[in-house]
Amino acid sequence: MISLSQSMGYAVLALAQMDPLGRELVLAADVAEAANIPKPYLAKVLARLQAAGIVSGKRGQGGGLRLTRPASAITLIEVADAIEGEGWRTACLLGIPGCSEGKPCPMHDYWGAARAEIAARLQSTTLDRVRDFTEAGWKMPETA
Amino acid sequence: MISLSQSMGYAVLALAQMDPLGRELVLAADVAEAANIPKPYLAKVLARLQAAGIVSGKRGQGGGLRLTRPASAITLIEVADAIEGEGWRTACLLGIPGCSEGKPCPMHDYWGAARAEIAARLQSTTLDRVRDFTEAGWKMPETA
DNA sequence: TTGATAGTTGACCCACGGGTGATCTTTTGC
DNA sequence: GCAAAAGATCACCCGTGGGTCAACTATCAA
Repeated sequence: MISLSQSMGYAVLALAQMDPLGRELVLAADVAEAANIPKPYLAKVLARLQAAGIVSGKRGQGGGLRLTRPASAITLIEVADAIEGEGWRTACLLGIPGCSEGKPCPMHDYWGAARAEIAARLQSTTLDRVRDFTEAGWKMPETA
Repeated sequence: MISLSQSMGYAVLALAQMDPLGRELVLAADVAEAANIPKPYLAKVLARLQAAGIVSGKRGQGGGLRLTRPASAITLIEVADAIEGEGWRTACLLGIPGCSEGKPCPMHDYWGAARAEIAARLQSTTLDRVRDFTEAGWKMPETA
């Protein structure tokens, strides 16, 4: 399919709903409702984001979620690593197992360069940039 | 994962094993053995390639498989369409369902251009180009 | 201290890609 | 025609990603 997983999309939209300065706590339920993400599944995504140290949760009454760093200091490539796990950056375009420097597929060199450029783009895109889009009213479609 | 499916890889390697002029018949068993692809699964891949009109099979004794056109006239993007099905070319990079022209994600415009370039590359890469690599002894790894 | 709040964890389901084996059908050679 | 060859088709298994529910735990307020 040539794309990141749907969980990645959930993560990005969820993070964009949180306080960009990482000060105020927001409810997971509010995040789920605002971004139109299934609440139980959001919990799974949040677990991975917490394991990666991107968000932290405070439980109990008055609790909630917050970014551990300002949104301007969190890049999409960090989120991708947290959600997809390491290794998504080295996948062969043609899906050929065993494709490597030693045994390159016909697309290997081209794809290596193209992949690096995509990674650079994700690296230079921060969460507050994503907010510019979500604030305009981004929501998961009803028929997700 | 940002890659095409493993079936795509199988398809490419399998097609590269066939007669580039589309004249001589080759056995599916030989293709599977040469490219180190599981025979039963290869049958599934071949079915999709046949449905797309890329290869044709002749059964019975003395039968086999052949390309319907010369390898120089078959592009990787055709193979991708046959294996992945239509729609892989429009997938959102971030995996956000509902991402479209009307509701673009933060990567939408960039990804649209990058995707087009990838497609162009697949379009301009023909099967005989793939053969230059496989003839050097390309095989699926033993521990596939 | 009790109860409501809110995040965390685990078990469980379904769909799909990858993988395998058995069976069917067509074609040829004897 | 009969049997072997060889591709086509079907049913089934497994692991993973997406999705859901229920139980658990930490926290605060009354």
